[in-house]
Parts: sequence; C-alpha cells; structure tokens
Amino acid sequence: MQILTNTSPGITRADTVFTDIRQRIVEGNILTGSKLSEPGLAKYYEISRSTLRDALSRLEGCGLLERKANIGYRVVTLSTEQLLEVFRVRESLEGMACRLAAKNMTSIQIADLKKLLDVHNQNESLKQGQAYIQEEGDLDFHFRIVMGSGNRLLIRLLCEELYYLVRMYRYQFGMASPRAKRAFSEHHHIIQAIEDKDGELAEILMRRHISASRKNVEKRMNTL
Amino acid sequence: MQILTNTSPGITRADTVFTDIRQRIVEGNILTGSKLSEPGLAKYYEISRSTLRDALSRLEGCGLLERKANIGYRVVTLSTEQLLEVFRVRESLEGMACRLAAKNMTSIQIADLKKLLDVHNQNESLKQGQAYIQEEGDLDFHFRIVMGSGNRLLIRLLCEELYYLVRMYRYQFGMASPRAKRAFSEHHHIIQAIEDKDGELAEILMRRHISASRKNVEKRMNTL
DNA sequence: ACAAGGGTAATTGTCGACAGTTTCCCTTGT
DNA sequence: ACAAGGGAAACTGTCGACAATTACCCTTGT
Repeated sequence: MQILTNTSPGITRADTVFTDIRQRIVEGNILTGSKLSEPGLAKYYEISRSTLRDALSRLEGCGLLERKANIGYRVVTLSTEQLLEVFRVRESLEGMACRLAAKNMTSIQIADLKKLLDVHNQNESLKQGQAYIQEEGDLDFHFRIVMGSGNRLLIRLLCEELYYLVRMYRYQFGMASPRAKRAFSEHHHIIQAIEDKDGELAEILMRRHISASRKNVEKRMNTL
Repeated sequence: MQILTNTSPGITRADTVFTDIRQRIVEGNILTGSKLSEPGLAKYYEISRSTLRDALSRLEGCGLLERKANIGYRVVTLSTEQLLEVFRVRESLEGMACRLAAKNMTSIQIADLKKLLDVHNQNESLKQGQAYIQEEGDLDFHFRIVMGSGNRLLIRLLCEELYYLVRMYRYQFGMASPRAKRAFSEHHHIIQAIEDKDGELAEILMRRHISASRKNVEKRMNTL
C-alpha cells in the first residue's frame, strides 16, 4: 500500500504528511484528546520517525497538538471556556482584519469573494438549512477576508495558528439549523460593506457575526 | 568546553538549547536575517542535528525563525510596516488582556506587580532617563498583565508566539530617552486601574500605552 | 480483594550516517 | 572581461539504531 505519492520539487515528505494528518484531525478522523503514536504513524505513512516528528512539530504550531516531554503528542481538547475564548479573540482580530480588508482588497478580489458566496448559495445542505460547512482555505469566507487584510501578522495568527483549530471545532460541532442561513446572510452584508469601502461598518458586522456564532455555541452548550 | 550542564528530569537537551538560542536571538547575539547553520550550531552545543532541529522548530513557533524547504532556518526580519503591524495587533490583544486582568487578577498578584514596578523604579538607567529594558518573562510588566488575564489563548498568542519577537525588537531599538520615563508612568496608571477593578479604563490605558510606543517608533523610523 | 513493588515491554529522546538538493567556485568559451 | 556550464563541497531531508524514560502487567503481601 502506497500512501505518499508526491515527487514534486520543494515539497518534502514531512510537508505531505503534515497536511494529511492535519486534515485527519480537523475532520475528526483522529479524535480530540487522543494520543499520537510515533511508531504507529511512521509505519502508516511508511516514513521514518524523524520525518514524522518534523510534521508533528509543525502541527503543534497549528495549535492542533500538545506535547509533553517524554510523554508525546496529543490532540488538543478545548474546555467550553477555552472554546469561547477563541471566539472572543477572533472577534477582536477578525474585526480588525475585516476593517483592513475593506481598505486593501482589490475590486477583483472582492468580485471573486462574491462569486464564492454564490457557490455557497448553491450548496444543497445549506438550502435545506442544515449546515454551512465551507471547504478549506481559499474556499472559506473568513480565510479570504483575513488574507485580504494584507496584514501579515493577522494572516499568521488567524490563518495559520488558529484557523485549523477553529475548523476542527466547526466540524465537531456543526451549526444549529437556523444559524446556518443567518450566517450566510451575514457574510453577504459583510462583503457589501467591504465593497462600499466602509471599513468601520465591515468591522462592526464581522464582530457581530462572530459574536452571534459564539452565543449560538454558548446556548447549545448550556442545553447539554 | 562544556556547554550543556542540565541533568534535570523532564527537561530535554532540546529544551535547553531552545531556550539558549532564543536568548541569543532576542539579545541580538545572533543577528536578524542571518542564516542558522545546523551543523555549526549542533557542533557548538555538542548535540546531534536531530536534537538541534527539534529546538529550531520550536523557535519557528516563537516567530523568531523562518524556514524554507531545502534552504534552512533564518532569523526573521520585520519590515517597518510589519513592525507597526505587531504594535497594532498588540494594541488590540493586550487591551483585551488588560481588561480581563482587571477582572481576574487577585489582590496578591496585583501587589506583586506593584512591587515589580518599584524594582523597575530603582533601576539606574531608568532614573537617568536612558532606557527601560525589563528582564524577561515574570519580570516583564506586559508579560504579567497577560498572564493575569487568565485567558489561555491570549497567553499563548502574546506570551509565546509574539513575546520574544517583541523583545527582540525592544533590544534592537531601545527606547527614546523621554519615552522611557513616560512608559514607566503609564505602567503605574494601568496597574492603578486594575487595582480599582476598572477593566474598561485599564483597557483604554493599555491601548494608549502601546499606541504611544508605536508612534514613538514611527517617529524614529521617519527620521532615519 | 486491593495496594505496592518490580520487571518487562513500549515509547520518546538522541545519535550518526546516507541521500537529495543547493551553493559555490572553477573552468570554458565568446 | 564576462556569462554560461559543470563539478565539487556544503547543507538539508531522511533513515535506522541505541539510550533514557514511561507505561503496563504481573507478582506479592496484607
């Protein structure tokens, strides 16, 4: 069984394994809290432990893994309080990113983003008001806004250090049925404010949007 | 020549080297932009390249190093614009942290922090209005405020991912002479607001404090 | 039956060596 | 003199093995 098939230049085996494990964690294929076995994973990917450890150390940088000396790597688990912390920090940072995006995004970028929302609109499960799970990276609304801010630190913090953690919990939690449609509508209002170059409004709308998501999660947490 | 002398349990060689290189970078002993030689450093610390690479990957997580495939590690260099970005993001995050600190810090923690400012006050170079460089970690005012917020994500972002980068530029840049005294005074006002449990004011003061630092840097950049 | 202790198995930390890529320098040709 | 090409040296990526630590299980004693 061949797992790795990349022979591209500039892409190492560790890169490939890093991306693959990341996806498995985000999609819940590797469960939160579970311990990662270095010998096991190395065998699975048919690579040495050195290469695997390289990949794992990068996953730690993504906030997906924790490491203890002489114990090993473990998928992080956020307490309810910690999950809400993530929302509050995102409210602040993505609000800022959105304001900058209104200032810095080109008309082409904005048009592309509107097209993306159209694609989301045709998504079947969203039409039925069931879910609103977006594809990774470029296909994710929030990801694009942050990239559009042009602020490299915000990009690093939100698109590298926090993004995959947020995605993991999105997968794990899903979205309450009525919230999906509302979230989609809020995305439309945000992009409109950006198109109007109204940074102040764009920031407020983004903060409200994330705040609403947080409250939604809070409510569901309390009913459990 | 013996470089490593630790035999403590739970502390690996990679830990020790990580901390040592970090300090050397922060204090400018290893220059920004310079490339790190794996064979050279491994020889210097009398460890294998595997262990060294473990340490280097963690330094990348601290934002101090960048890595390119097949090229190696390099100490980051921030453009003027990027340096200002760091201030703006800190303004947002540390403002938030300060508000939370006012809510969550215990009276003992607050008293300790006030004592710390007294110690700073007795610092010779500050008296002469020359500099205001604080010791690392626990002895750093900003570090303690963030820790006092109790928000684990803020602690991770500010005390792990950004802290050493900020310190590096503090060392490199120093502080304009009149700014040092003012900064010290602002610290006093902030801790007062925290003691009064006035989170709103504490946040505003912290934001202004960082904003003033940023403007100070901006001014000096323009005159160069 | 349960707690404590010890010994074995499994896992992480560390090492040195080889393979693939990049970098540097020297040669060569115009 | 300078640009292009080639080859050697240096460096990063990857590997397998050993050492140190932890985890597991089984024995033993009360």
